[in-house]
Amino acid sequence: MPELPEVELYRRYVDGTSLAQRIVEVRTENEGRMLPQGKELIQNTSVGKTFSHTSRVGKFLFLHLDNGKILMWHFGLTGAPVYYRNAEDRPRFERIVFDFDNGFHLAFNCSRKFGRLELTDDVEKYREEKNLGKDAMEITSEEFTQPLSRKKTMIKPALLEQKHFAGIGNWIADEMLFQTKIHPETRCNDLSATQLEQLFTSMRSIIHTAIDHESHYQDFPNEYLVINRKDGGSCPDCGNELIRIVVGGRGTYICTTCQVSP
DNA sequence: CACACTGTTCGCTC
DNA sequence: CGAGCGAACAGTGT
Repeated sequence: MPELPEVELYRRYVDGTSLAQRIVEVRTENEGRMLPQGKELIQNTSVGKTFSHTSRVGKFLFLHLDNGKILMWHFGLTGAPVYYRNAEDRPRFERIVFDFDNGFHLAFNCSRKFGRLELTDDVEKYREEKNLGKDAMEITSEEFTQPLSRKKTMIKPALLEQKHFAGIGNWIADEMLFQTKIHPETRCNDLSATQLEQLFTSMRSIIHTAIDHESHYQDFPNEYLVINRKDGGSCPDCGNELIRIVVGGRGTYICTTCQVSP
């Protein structure tokens, strides 16, 4: 689920629910590899502290503790934060839980356990360690087009790399390529400067749209691929059938008429 | 039972 | 050594 817009919505959710409450306990259950640094470190650092604010780079969410330490949450494919009070509201796949002194809980819900929670003390340092680019909504058109223009790989997997700019995932990449009528297997260095500019513009517009609609895809504009791409769906532009192919190992929806194979 | 899944990382090859 | 690529991770949903 979570790409840049979803994680931004998660950030706002945590911001609106979980700041300035004393953490009294951190519990885990079936957390698998979600805490690669070990749970004791997270517990020892968090208990007795509060979350003071949040920040985000791409799909990485940072919860800042009031002692300067930072908890990085990455949601993988199926993660989400859930704030609740009563046991009956406990999410089904709660793996890591922060108990607050007011009786509420902030859970890291994650069915597939691809999510990660790590301790760091500096966002910029973390970005460098993880070879993570700047946030896709913070970059200039030049910072977007320049690294792409030299690559020889197919454009779709290039958009999914997080090192040049961070936050694009599978559905946004498909949507960008559909809206600019570029086939996902086109080599980056075969794209014109105009096409790269169009990709940048559509990326910003798609992310804005997703956040404005709280990532509720059904509410997106009718001309979006994401609301038409069900089996046997038809292209909102030309009416021909949309098909699913695999590009770079990822399921990919295209209109074979609008997005001409290179 | 078969297959798909909106993410990342590892290991292999060139 | 870096880029490219496929598999692996682990589980739910259809």
